[in-house]
Amino acid sequence: MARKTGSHSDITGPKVREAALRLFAEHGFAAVSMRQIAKEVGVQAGALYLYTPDKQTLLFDLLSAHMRDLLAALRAMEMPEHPVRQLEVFARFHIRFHMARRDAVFISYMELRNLTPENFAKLDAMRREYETALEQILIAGQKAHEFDVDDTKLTTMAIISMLNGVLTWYRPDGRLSLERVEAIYSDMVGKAVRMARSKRKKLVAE
Amino acid sequence: MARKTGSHSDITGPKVREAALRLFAEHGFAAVSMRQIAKEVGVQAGALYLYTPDKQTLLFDLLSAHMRDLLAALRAMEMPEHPVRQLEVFARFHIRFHMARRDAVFISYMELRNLTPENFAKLDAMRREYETALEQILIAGQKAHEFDVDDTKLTTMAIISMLNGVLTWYRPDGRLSLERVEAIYSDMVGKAVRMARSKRKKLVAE
DNA sequence: GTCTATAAACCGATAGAC
DNA sequence: GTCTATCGGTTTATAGAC
Repeated sequence: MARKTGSHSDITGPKVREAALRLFAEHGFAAVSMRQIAKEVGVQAGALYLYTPDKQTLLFDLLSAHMRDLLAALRAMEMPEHPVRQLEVFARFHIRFHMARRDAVFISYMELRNLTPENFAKLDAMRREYETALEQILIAGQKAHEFDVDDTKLTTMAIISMLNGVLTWYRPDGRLSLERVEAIYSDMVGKAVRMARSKRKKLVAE
Repeated sequence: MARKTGSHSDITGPKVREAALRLFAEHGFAAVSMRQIAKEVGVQAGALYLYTPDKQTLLFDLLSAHMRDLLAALRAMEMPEHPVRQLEVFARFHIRFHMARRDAVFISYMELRNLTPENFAKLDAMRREYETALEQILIAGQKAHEFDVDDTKLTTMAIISMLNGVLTWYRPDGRLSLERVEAIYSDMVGKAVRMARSKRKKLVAE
């Protein structure tokens, strides 16, 4: 028989995760106590342990859910055929998706050291899967003589670092719209990897 | 009259700062206790307070010393005349200097929120001074029609983010030498901002 | 499902002996 | 300059009442 008045756990569970995400991002995992999270949710500290076995698992669940969503969103993206266009789409996707989840991204870069080795390994595998998607675009562009890239792995890291930088300085109420920031960044990324026209002519002629 | 057998403070002081730097970088400021630092140094916790009034000031001293050294090293750099060469020199300097002080850099990006507002403001001013040095190079290159940059402030941040990325993945025992990484990065940065030759010809002709 | 109460440990910082 | 001892407060996590 169904419960009469839906259990609170359907409401409190998400509230715990939201509060933890916000507080971890603001003050850091180690600096946030379970009591603070409980206060934000509106329950006593002991009640949190109905929703997570411990603080460390709570952190891992937040981070793995974030990475799961990121990979799902990437796979759901419609990718154009041409590598030059693919790179532009990827850059814009990366900025847009990550800006919408600043807290989770911030924690993902700051609190990895607070994970157990096993939990770290799981997240690291997901991160590598995401990076590989970008590297594949670079490799495709390289083969098509569209990109001039010394080292695809290094360039992958360089592009992602550059795009992530947006998170540290962009303010929605600032001078530039996000649309304009996306445009400038995807343009810069393109220029950084594209092959000079003269060099391309020579290569194609061979 | 001079002391007979140099005070221990000449040795213990630096040891405290070294231990704190290492531990803060490894576990995070909030996660490291004064007792842990003391153990690493080989003294009791109480003795640490001979070298710092409190934990927060210890953090600030580490970070401000780092920024002071960075600005001094930048000012001591010999800068070529041509903006294109200046940008290359800056990129290489940034990677080399920061790679040699990974712990301090790491803490500088992670633990700013653990500073008092006053201490944060001081460090932020130093950071802005460093960034301005890069922006000036971009502005000079823009005036000389060497660079094609949409927004010098945004581009400054993008370049620094990209260069900082090296710290998160580079391993000295890895596939690439630091010299080679410097070369590839400074090349990529150059391509990202340089004006297309065709566009430059047109502009100069006007 | 949530509460109160509590265990066991740890925290930053200080006082006073040596 | 360093030690031991300690204060007053915090922490994570659990036990048991409701």
